[in-house]
Amino acid sequence: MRREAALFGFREIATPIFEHTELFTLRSGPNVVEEIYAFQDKGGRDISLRPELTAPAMRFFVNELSSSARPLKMFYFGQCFRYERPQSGRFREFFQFGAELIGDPGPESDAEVIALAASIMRRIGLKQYTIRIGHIGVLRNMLAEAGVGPEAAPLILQKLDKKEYEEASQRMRDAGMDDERIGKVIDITNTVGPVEVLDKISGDAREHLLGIFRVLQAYGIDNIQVDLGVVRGLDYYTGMVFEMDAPVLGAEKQICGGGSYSLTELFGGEKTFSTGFGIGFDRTLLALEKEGYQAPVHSIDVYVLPVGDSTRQEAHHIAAQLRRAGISTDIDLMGRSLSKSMKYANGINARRTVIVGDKEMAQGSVTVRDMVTGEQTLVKREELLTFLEK
RNA sequence: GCCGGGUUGGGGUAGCUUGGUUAUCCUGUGGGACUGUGGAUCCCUCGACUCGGGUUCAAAUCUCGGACCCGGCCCCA
Repeated sequence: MRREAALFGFREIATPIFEHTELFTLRSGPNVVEEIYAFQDKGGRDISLRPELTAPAMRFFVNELSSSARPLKMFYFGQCFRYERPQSGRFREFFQFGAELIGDPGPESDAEVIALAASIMRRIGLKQYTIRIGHIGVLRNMLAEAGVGPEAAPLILQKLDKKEYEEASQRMRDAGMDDERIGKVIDITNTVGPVEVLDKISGDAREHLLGIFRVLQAYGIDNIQVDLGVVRGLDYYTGMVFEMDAPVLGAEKQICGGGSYSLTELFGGEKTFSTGFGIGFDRTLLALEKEGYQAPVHSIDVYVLPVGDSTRQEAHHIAAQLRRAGISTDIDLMGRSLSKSMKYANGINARRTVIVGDKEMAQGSVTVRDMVTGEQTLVKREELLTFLEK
């Protein structure tokens, strides 16, 4: 994931494990405290273990990076904490990987971020996942045009997001909407499918989404759908929103969520449009496991194996030389017998062993054993590095 | 906040219903057989009943309470 983000020109940041509680209530509302590890420190300050990383990342941006060149592209990977009842795919401590692109609201920036999220999934080898893209502006505009005030809209959107249509309809009626308009809103919520379904709407949101799809096409990303029902709860989302699901996971199947938003003004900075995503790292791992993913076996290039006490010093010289040269090297530290050391070298998947014994030293040489083929070569001490680098 | 299941060496487990001698097996650790050659085999070693109360001559086993873990709801930035 890190490598892919770096390939896209994002740079890694790291922020503190805890922050002022206010940072999170500013972003997500006062009620989130119930679901946060929030407490007072010895100085009586209200602090919290971070429940997510977007707010810390944006705080970091406002505090330290607000005058850097735009767009600013950063990513992060770290643990987060939520005080919730754990269940499958939901832990009180979990890892989040995410990226934020700061300073441009255009469709190409949105597409860049989605392309990164999708490329990460491709890179790590996840086979089954879907991407759904929506636009908050579509429903917001419809509600605004129907005369729904800014205080009623968020609740309606929330109900629509959960597909609780009866409640949503009731609230829309309460806000003075007629049945025809309500029906239209619900119809839009259920608009799911390929790009062509965008023909059902018009305006800026449509153009914006079409712009995103054009770029994604260039990446060959095709497991992607329009879903105008993706609303993603909170107010600070300003436009495009997207989610990724891994169907193998069942109830907790969302592995990634993101969109464009504006938070900096809440944290004392200038209003800045950003777009980003967060990947539920643990869930993604679970999904990979369910698909039969085999983690790569750890191995090491060379295991240096002194025979007897007289050669230990030289063995350390060799290990130091190989390590300086960038060859991953391990060495016997316990003074074990040749046989035991071989067994150990086998256990740590050493590709080759360098046997440093009196016999070899007498000729100014060492023995290099290929642990896969079993082939052994007597190599002059001064030619060892070149031999191993081949 | 509600509900269900669970907790035995480092990992995986048997034993619990029907209380009773040294708590089973696999794996792992360290050593040896084997200070000059790994993956095998054999031997030795290390290492556990979640905590507290109760019942009992006797508790891993029955009982009550707590902690923690797993899972299902609620919620999910």
